[in-house]
Amino acid sequence: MMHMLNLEATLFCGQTFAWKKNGPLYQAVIQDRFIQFNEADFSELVVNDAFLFHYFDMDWEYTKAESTLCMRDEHLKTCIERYRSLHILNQDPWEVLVGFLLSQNNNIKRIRQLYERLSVQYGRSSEAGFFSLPRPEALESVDETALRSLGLGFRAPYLLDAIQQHRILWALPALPYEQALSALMQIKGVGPKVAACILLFGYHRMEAFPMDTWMQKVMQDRYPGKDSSYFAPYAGLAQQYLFHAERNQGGHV
DNA sequence: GGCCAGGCCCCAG
DNA sequence: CTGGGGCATGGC
Repeated sequence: MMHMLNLEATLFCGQTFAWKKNGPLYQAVIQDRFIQFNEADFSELVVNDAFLFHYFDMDWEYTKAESTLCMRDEHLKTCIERYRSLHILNQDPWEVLVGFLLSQNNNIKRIRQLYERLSVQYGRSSEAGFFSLPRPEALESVDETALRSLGLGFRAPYLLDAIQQHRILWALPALPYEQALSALMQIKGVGPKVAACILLFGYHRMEAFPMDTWMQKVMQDRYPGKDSSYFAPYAGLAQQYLFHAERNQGGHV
């Protein structure tokens, strides 16, 4: 019996900006592959497709992690029970880097828009009007004016620097967490929060604990004096539950 | 029509 | 190293 997955929470908790819900259909282009399915077909889809099995992280220890975190405190337990089986996707690091460069001082609706505009403008046409996010190689000759005209604003030079320095991503799997963080922060526009997102969503580093405005409020209100080590060794998963719950209902039951 | 958005850069102390 | 202003753009 395979561990089930909470599709709504997993795809729309803000870890990815690629997915759309079109009636009963979940749709996205992931690394040049157009993916589309009904919720009812999900289980069969992932067991027969190694790429998607990995992407949806079907073989990680969610049962153990959830039960461990549920014992930490009541609030976290409530969040987990509300959104149970939220998975941390195994995303392509470049796609995560771009998404979260666009995310700063921005709202989720507009992050998705910018992500899609980049795909339509520079990515490859796939199916059903969907486009893949362009690889860094496809963006080498893009200039700041072009990116600003898409609406990136002050983030345009950040993306330009990321395009130039994208090879930093290759070295990260071998690095200890703190070194991986500082390597990422050499990219302009990548600070502690964005770097943590890249390590969590692009490299499945469970130590990562992205601290944005929502999480600062959660930590201040619910966990004064504590830090991410309180949730070890599953800080990243705890962060997603706390963040998602806080954004959806202000954290209240 | 202001306020604000999954932050970060940059510069002052 | 800590703190706060400024930042492009548009959703609400």
